[in-house]
Amino acid sequence: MKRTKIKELLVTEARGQTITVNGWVRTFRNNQFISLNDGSTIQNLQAVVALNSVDEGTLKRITTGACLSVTGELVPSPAKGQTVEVKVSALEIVGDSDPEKYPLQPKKHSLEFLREIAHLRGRTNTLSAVMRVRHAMAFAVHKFFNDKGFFYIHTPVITGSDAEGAGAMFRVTTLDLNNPPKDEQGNIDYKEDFFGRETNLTVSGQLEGETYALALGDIYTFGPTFRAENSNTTRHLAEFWMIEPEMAFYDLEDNMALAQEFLQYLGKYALENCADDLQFLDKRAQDEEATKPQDQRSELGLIDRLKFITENDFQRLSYTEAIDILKNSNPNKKKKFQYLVDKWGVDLQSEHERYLVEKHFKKPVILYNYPAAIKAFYMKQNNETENKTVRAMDVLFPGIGEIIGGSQREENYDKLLSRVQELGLPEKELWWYLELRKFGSAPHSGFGLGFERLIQFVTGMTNIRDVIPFPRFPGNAEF
RNA sequence: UCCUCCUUAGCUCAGCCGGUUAGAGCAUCUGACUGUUAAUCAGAGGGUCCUUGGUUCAAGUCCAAGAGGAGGAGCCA
Repeated sequence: MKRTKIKELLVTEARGQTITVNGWVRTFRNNQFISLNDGSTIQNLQAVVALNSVDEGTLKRITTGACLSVTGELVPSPAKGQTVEVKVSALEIVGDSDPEKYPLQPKKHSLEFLREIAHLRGRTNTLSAVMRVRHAMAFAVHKFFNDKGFFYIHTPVITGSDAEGAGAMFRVTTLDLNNPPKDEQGNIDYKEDFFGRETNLTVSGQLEGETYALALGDIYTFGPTFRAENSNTTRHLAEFWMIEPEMAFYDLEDNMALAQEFLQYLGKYALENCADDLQFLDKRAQDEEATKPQDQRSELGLIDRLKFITENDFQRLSYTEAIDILKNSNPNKKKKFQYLVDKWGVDLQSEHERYLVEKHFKKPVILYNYPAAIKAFYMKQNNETENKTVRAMDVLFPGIGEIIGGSQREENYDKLLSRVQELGLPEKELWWYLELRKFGSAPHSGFGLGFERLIQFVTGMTNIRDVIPFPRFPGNAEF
């Protein structure tokens, strides 16, 4: 008999119809009640085994983690805790699970422990909820852009340019590392390598994305991104997914407006489509918060926080205004900041961004017009005589920090070229990128959204390693 | 990479000032129980105290190095 998913059964009228459910045992209570989960929803379905209806041997094999196929009548449940349940008429053990060895127990596990069993942690309430939300957010990303007439562009994963300046890269090679071919000077001869040149995994699809923005108008990328940084934090991964829209004829204002609309859309989509998972995660986060000291707890719960960002404008603030606020802030005056803000031009530290977002404005902040010296070469230069700035913007979220980084791009050939030369970037490798500014150049803008950071915000998970199925970070590529 | 903290049963953790046979809760196993909700009740088994070296009459406990983990910082998304 064809199986029905639990998610579907829970909204079906129970009138004794025969159904089949396949799933994994969460607990088996009182020799009678099987709590079955099939991953389609966070809710379990209760399967009731009548006395002597299943032989002793099979009954013994209904253990935590075992996979079952259950057939029976779907009936309203007489007890509290669930609206419907299945009266088992046939039960098949699809896959046994030795309870002495199965690591997941019907109890709360630490996230640290679950990371060590990443192949099984998807069977927990927390990780399954996170992954369902992750899926919904990925889908919503495509829906948002598709509805707006953006085109999804697949930019290359293997890239020849080492010019993005977005961080250290992973080398891609087929050369024998124990015995690489050498040229006459004794250096490794990459002409012999697969692509006839040095290649790496991409750190950003932006430069390639720009080429198609200046062809199709509005585009976005959504793909894996790799950074070989030795980062050991709760918000960095070596392999992560990034969304990078790029829009022709958008200036910085348009860019900031799109970033806000996008994030608010995603928040709203989660609230509307992931209600039961979010409810579970909200409660989970609350329990977590309760273990923290009073002054470190956040004022809003997960769902309230999501509602808050979807209903309120983000605070827009120029770098120069931010410096003024920080200079005159209490922690700066009382020297509570580890890095004191003393002059225009300094890079903002995490503690400064957190002060602005979490203490001063208490809402998401979009910082824009940064000093040119601390930003990337491709950002459009403002026309100032002193305090040179570029049209960059960062969206800062509470708890996460920078969730989006973007800018209006420099579309003037001469200005871009002089920046490339100033910074000593490989002009030869960037020929195609520069050429965009030679042939029908246009103002354009874009930004990058760290997908996992978005998932962190939406699910309330504090460690980025818990919002991706198999996290990659320094010293760890297990599974 | 830097700073701080942690590593004791399958999991989460206690273990005092260095002192005899290392504990608890949950899980597991055995038994009971047919309307339970991380079921409950009774009983049982379960330990390389992360590794190596040192101090000491004596080390889970003190010291050093290493390994692994967590949080914070930097790099950023």
